[in-house]
Amino acid sequence: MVTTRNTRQDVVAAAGRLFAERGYHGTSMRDLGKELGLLGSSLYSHVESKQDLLVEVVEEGARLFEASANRAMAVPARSEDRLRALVAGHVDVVLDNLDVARTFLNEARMLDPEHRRRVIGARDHYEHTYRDVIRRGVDEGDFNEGADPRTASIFILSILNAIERWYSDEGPLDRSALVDEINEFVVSALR
Amino acid sequence: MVTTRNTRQDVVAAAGRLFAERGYHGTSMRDLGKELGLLGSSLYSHVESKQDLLVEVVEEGARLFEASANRAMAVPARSEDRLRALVAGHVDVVLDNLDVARTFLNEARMLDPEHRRRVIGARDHYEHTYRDVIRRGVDEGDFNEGADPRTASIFILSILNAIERWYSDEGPLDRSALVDEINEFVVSALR
DNA sequence: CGTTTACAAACGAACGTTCGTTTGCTTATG
DNA sequence: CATAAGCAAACGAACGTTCGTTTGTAAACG
Repeated sequence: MVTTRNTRQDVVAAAGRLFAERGYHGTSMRDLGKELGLLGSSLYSHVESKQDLLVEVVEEGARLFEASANRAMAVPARSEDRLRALVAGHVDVVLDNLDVARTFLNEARMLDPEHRRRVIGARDHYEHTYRDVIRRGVDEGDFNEGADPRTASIFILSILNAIERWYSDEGPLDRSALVDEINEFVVSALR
Repeated sequence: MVTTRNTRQDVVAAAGRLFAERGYHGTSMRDLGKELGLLGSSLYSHVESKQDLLVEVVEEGARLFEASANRAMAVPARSEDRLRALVAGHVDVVLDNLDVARTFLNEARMLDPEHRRRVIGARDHYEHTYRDVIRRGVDEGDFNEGADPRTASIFILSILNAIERWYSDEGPLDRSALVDEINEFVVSALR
């Protein structure tokens, strides 16, 4: 028997899992306890409140996406390749952290107003990275002049953020094929 | 004072509004009553259960999208114009029925398994309409041979289904400009 | 025409259950 | 042995729903 005690990280991870699956309001502290083999009340040894758990999961999501964008922008490259790197990074974040990403995308609106504002700010900042890359690509002649950077970035992120709703590892598309399909679609749309 | 009595339709409409705003599990029957100037208990004069309300709203969404697709396909046209009509119809359904569309898109997974299966079936059928139009467009040479109808239709629907998350009437884009932006993006991606 | 009958809509109280959370005690681990 | 983790029990509030009753209006009838 090697059953270890639970850590705060375990609780946060389980919360991400259930929030992603059933939604924040669809998950009770007792559900969450059961997931870890605990009573609901025992979670309060690790965490201050249920809302606290949501904050933790959503902010982890925000950090992951921001870090991914920074990595993609750190390498010198032309705009088209920057965009391709942004897309590949986004797909990695979503597929490597499905529960966190789903909670970030679907449950952030359940946050109290203050934290929600912060998350929306982070989301806007992330979107602006896409926007800037597209604008530069248009200026440099990589992309079509008719492309509006704002709507184009929204469309690209719409495709990326929907992945969690349909993609399965067991489907006909592996991860790199998925990235390629998205990038071909997006780059042809902009070119 | 011309305060009319509430009808079942009023209750369903208010439910759509609150389910869209706060989610199914984030809306209580008392919240819903307050929205109509009623007690929560009074809703049971109109409706059998809370789940019943969700079923009604979501199935209305399914009907609206299916009817829209049927209208777009009824007119003889080449594939590219069919696709443009599908997109325009989808945008109309979302913007003319924001609450229903949002509930359909985000809360359908809260349905009991039986109703959920039905809705997923309707969704699959709707997606296949897009897929078929794209495949025909490829066959007829309107669209690029490299375009995979399955992923392309998913990407297009990802863009369309995200509209409710960001679009505002008061933004810089009116409805027909939105439709044009999406259609240009999508058609260039496929061409 | 006035009165009774019928009915749908809403009320207000209460049902049993579940919610998030708190408290005090016990157990196990470092 | 000190401390962090977990249990058991309980809290008050909120949940979805049911109940018996009241209200206003519309239909049926003498």
